[in-house]
Amino acid sequence: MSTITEISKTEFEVLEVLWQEHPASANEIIAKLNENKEWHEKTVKTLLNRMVKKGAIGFEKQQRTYIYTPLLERDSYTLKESKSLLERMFSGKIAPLVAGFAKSDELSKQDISELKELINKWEQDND
Amino acid sequence: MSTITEISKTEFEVLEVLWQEHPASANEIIAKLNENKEWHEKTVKTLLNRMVKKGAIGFEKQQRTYIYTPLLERDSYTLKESKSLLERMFSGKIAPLVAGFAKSDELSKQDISELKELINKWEQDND
DNA sequence: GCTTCATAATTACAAGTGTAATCTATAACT
DNA sequence: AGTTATAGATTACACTTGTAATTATGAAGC
Repeated sequence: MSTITEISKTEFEVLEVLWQEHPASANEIIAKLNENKEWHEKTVKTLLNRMVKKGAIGFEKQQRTYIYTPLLERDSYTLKESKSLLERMFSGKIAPLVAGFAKSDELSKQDISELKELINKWEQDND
Repeated sequence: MSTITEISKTEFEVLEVLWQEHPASANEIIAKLNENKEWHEKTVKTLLNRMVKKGAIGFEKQQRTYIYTPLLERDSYTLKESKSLLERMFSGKIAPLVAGFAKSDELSKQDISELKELINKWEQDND
């Protein structure tokens, strides 16, 4: 079930709350979304509709209302997008991206220690 | 001159050859682009035009033809895009992105050593 | 000077996006 | 049973994008 699905940025935001908790009704999703910023109900409904058509989410009828579920894994989607960006702007390499952050002082001590941790783990696994 | 400019993916590809070598005429750009894949001349011209309007590139008249130059720095543009992606999908943190690559075996020994190198450098600079 | 050729400018056009409003069908209330 | 509120479906609409074709304009050759 490889991801053929293209998701727009706003669609992604909606999907995000579904990933956090699903299944969920449109109203639940709308409420969750509105905790952060203003979302018009109609807009969210449209987005849900489009994502259903795209096959990014599915639903089950619960009386009159629909209960939605993501059909797309968050991890595989974000990985695909990350790879796409790396491919397009950094010849597919991760280091130049990180270097860009370092160069413009966007890295915190915490970021660095998290990265070190990851590297340690990687080295343990790949030996 | 902060980057207000939105560049599409194809526009970016065109800009890429301009970053490699500028100033350059439309024909030079088209030739360069065609080394990789087929680009229709008209398409490239349209893209150049749009980018001029967006203020992403500028030009100087050389007789009848235009000689284009990027008005956007590659580094700042890629940094902006990278940050945007991190913000949208990883709460702005770099580690989760790298973790995604690690988890799906997308990291090579070389990637790791480049990362380690970056970290070393960062630690020397930030102390 | 007139014709031709090459550039850039303008126009085209369908698909996707962001952002809703309107329509329709059904459940709920009186 | 009739009316109302509501959920999803359909329609709207301007803007962007990918991908060109058409037009206009000015330089170059005859």
